[in-house]
Amino acid sequence: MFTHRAKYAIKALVHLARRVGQGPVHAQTIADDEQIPERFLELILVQLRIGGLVRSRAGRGGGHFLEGSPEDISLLSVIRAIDEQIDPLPCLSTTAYVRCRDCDDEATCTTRHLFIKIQEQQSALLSHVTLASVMPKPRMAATPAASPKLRTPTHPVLVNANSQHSPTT
Amino acid sequence: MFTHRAKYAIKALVHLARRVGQGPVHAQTIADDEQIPERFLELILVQLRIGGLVRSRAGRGGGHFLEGSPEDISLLSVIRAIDEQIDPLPCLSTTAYVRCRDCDDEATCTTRHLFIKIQEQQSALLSHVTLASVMPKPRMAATPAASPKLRTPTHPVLVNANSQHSPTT
DNA sequence: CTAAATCATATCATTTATATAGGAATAAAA
DNA sequence: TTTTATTCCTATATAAATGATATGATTTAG
Ligand code: FES
Ligand code: FES
Repeated sequence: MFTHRAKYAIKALVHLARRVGQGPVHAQTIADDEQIPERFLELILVQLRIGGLVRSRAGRGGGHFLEGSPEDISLLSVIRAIDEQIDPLPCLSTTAYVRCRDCDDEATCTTRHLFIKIQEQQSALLSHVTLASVMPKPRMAATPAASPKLRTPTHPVLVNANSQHSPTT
Repeated sequence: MFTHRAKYAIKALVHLARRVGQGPVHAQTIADDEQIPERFLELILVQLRIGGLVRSRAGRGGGHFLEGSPEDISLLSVIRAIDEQIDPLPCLSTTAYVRCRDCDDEATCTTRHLFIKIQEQQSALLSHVTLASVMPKPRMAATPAASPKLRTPTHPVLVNANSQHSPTT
């Protein structure tokens, strides 16, 4: 289960991704639009800046904007910036490593080996899903090379809303 | 990050998987061997029983033993039995559904769509890893049909201990 | 200088996770 | 039937993480 923090971060990033090239956006604006507690969001934005996902300008006329392009921002990078622990076990984290008191030898620990597989695949999964996957796809067929002039981005594509999936819990 | 609860559950299940056909195992024994707090483990074993993963016999000479075969017990089924929430968002859980206060319409929520993909793949991932994947593989080539007489199971196979993987946090 | 914004740090409140405790129920054996 | 060994039920305590708020300092355009 991801935390609210992570969810808010992603909502904020998607918000910014949709306004790329339109100058900095106020934290206040994001908070209002996305219905996130303002002060809480500010903390999150600072984390994202430190993590290198957004940049900001202080003072009047300031705000936040994306550092890279949407396709470079994966869910994994967000989680890392937010400093959320998603490693399956504490003994499998490099940044927050904690030894398992109930295991004598990591090298032969069956459980650990089991979770290494999980970790690898989960990591791969999260790194392949990027902000771009929820952005309207530029139809480059007809439009040859979108004019550099800033215009309101095309309206968001409605992703399929059914897709019967089986919830895990 | 999985909880200690889940880890203990898996350790206990692996313990039992290695003793299939050897009669019930005391919770005390598992606790000692796996270095899990005894009373805490008991609670977990009850959950596993209710979840249908193990059976138990009360009273003298009682204990716990696997209900199904190791290849039928996936990490997903364990998580479900333990009642751990691994759905990425509360709005994506059927058993513990909670509406997102910061989202007006689930059908068009971008974040939700993003996480549905994660959920689907994570669910698939967890359901494919079973207890059998950490059990010694029966080499059915040489040994034709292992004698029904109970013998000490073949010693655990040493899984590869290196496999440079990239921790997620 | 002033207004509008980010930035830094501390603190509080709530929930969740972890663990422990006491004893009831069950079943085998003496 | 009594004893003994075990699971089972319910409650409670302790610790940690999460979510949110508060206060004010800092930055920068006008
Ligand atoms: S060493 Fe971490 S689970 Fe065994
Ligand atoms: S409805 Fe749950 S994230 Fe938007």
